[in-house]
Amino acid sequence: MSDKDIPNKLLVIIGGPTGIGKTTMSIRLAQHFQTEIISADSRQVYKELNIGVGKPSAEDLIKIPHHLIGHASIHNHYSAGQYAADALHLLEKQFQKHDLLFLTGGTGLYLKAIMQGFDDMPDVPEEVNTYWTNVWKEKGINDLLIILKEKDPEYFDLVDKSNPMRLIRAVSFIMHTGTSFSGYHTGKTNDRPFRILPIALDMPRDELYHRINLRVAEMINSGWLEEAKTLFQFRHLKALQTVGYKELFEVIEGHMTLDQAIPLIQQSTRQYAKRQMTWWRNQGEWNHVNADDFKEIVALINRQS
RNA sequence: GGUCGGGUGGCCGAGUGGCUAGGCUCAGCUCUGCAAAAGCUGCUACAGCGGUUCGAAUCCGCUCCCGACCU
Repeated sequence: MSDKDIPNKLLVIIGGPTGIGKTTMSIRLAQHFQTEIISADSRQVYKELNIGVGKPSAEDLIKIPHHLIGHASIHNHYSAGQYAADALHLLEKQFQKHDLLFLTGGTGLYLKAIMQGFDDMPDVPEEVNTYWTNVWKEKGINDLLIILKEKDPEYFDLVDKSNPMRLIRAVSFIMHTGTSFSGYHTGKTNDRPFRILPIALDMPRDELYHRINLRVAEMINSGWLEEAKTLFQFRHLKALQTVGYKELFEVIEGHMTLDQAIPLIQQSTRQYAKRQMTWWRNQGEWNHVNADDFKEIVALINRQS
């Protein structure tokens, strides 16, 4: 491979837990490098969800163009696979205009879908998934395990056997395609026509938790409950199984007061952030940088380009 | 001062002589297409001291603390 073959396009990923300041930092960086931002957030993709998912403000959106925010609806299925397709298509277009782009978000799987990619696999229709979900709801996990053990013993050994979602995915795939699920898993990282610089923002946990508490209170003051009221009728949709909305629906149903819900929302947000931190802690190849260290990030990027 | 309750892990809370209740928090972790989802693991406490007993969170005594009532 000669130098000529090395693509000169660079995708800088800004990851990190909720509330750490990814949006603000990304906007500063995008202004500095005169480029645009692509979001990697599984809840900001929905046009119906606003305050509670921490979308960038209207002013922010004027400053810097953002992509893959609000382009999907809670009424349609959206997935990491769909996201990867959307994002890769968009990146191809945007890299014609820019040498450098930012991919910012807290959804680990979405970032992984871009960085490593998924193996090429046949699509499984939603109805198939729904069918096996119902099997699980009615009969429990056992039928799924039996099928999996028989049809794909290799995956059976690997999978978390107490996680219904993973089992449903595998069984749906196997029964629909008639082939094994693990057979498609190559373990290879997809080739991308651009280089990737993954940066994870870090912050002492106490400080992050404090910021989260304040942020939740601000969201409530900005009318989050009113937003939740408009979505109440759709509360059973998967997209609304979301931190904060779940608790606000309880308030709307009269099961608790808003004052009781606020600490609970702060708590589930902290728990969510903790899960994200676990994810980043155990991912290799990420550059960990203090969340407010703009200069260090700029330096990292300049070293790459 | 007296009488009666009660003191269980960070929190809630069961347990009246022998087999680590349970839930929550917290912490650690997992996942190749619903991922802010869905799961997994860890945290052996009985206010203190003494006694009875093979064995006590559980029975007895004293001390301390909390609550209610009485004077």
